[in-house]
Amino acid sequence: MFEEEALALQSQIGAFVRAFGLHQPDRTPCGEVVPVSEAHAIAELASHGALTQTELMARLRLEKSTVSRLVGQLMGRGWVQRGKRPGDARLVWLELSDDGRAAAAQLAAARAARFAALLDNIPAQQRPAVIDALSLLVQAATGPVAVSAASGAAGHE
Amino acid sequence: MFEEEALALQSQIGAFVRAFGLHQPDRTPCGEVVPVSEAHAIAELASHGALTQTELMARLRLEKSTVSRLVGQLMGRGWVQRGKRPGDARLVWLELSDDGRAAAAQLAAARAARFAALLDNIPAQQRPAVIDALSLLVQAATGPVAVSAASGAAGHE
DNA sequence: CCAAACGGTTGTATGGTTGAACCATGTTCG
DNA sequence: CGAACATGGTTCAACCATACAACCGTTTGG
Repeated sequence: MFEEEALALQSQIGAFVRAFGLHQPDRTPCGEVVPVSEAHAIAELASHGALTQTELMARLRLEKSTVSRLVGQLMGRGWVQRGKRPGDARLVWLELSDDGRAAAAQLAAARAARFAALLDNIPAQQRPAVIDALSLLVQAATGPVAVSAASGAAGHE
Repeated sequence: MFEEEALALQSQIGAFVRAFGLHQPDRTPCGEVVPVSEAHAIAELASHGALTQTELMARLRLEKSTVSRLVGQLMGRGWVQRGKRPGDARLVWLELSDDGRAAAAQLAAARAARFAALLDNIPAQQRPAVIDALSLLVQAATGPVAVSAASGAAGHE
């Protein structure tokens, strides 16, 4: 019934992903020296505050081993500190350092600039509609669909 | 002026990418055995017909070395044939095999199913608006912004 | 008290992307 | 015409991203 719409949507998103340069994991077009995953991670830590590694894992939708390594890299940059919480000795408590916070802010600014440039190419009248649409899409993806997809429903990327 | 909108948009897209599972290059949630890049490539070949490797490179926004290896993998699967065109002996002419066409069709169906599930989570009235918004976004990304970003304007992923 | 569950770490394998060096083929121009 | 240059591809080395499995220390529950 909605097959045509679905087809259109998938090709749109595919096109957007490629056009926007959502490949090249290491390369940062704006000259920022931060790999994509690390950027996601510190953005999450900056916006939410200190987190357990498992919580970060859930937020980034990654495996714990991946997160462990990722955090190691961030520590190497001096952006995050691994600590212990009194309650449970197993937990690793992640906290951004001042440098980490600064880096997160800088990245947020760079991203905002790029998205602002993107918005410049969209008629002003349409912008709120685009943002609303994105919101809907995110809600749809984070809702039941994400769960069923995670357990192996359909779709390949 | 649009900073708030830009901020909202960037976080929306980031959230969508993660929620939708646009990581894991190899893993295919629907059980399809096709890595993401290869899926993009055969989708492009299927939708556009035979292409030169350079043309495919432009469409996928990848480096020629990446495309070369990618095509090699597709050949290994027997999905694409490398040929020569009479005009210029340097060009590699790419054509999907029957198997490749079948694989592309199967992937398209799987993607359509997943996107249909996504659309199910969006009120029917909103769906056309969402698709239109995506269209605008893609146009904005494929236009001047993409160029300026590629030459180092802003944005980090 | 011991077994099962939980949170993390490390090892191994796969996949993706780039940039540089290189080769073969075309093109331009003195 | 032939030398310089441009173009399309390939190969190689380096790096990043992710998952799964095996393992260790801690906590919890019977």
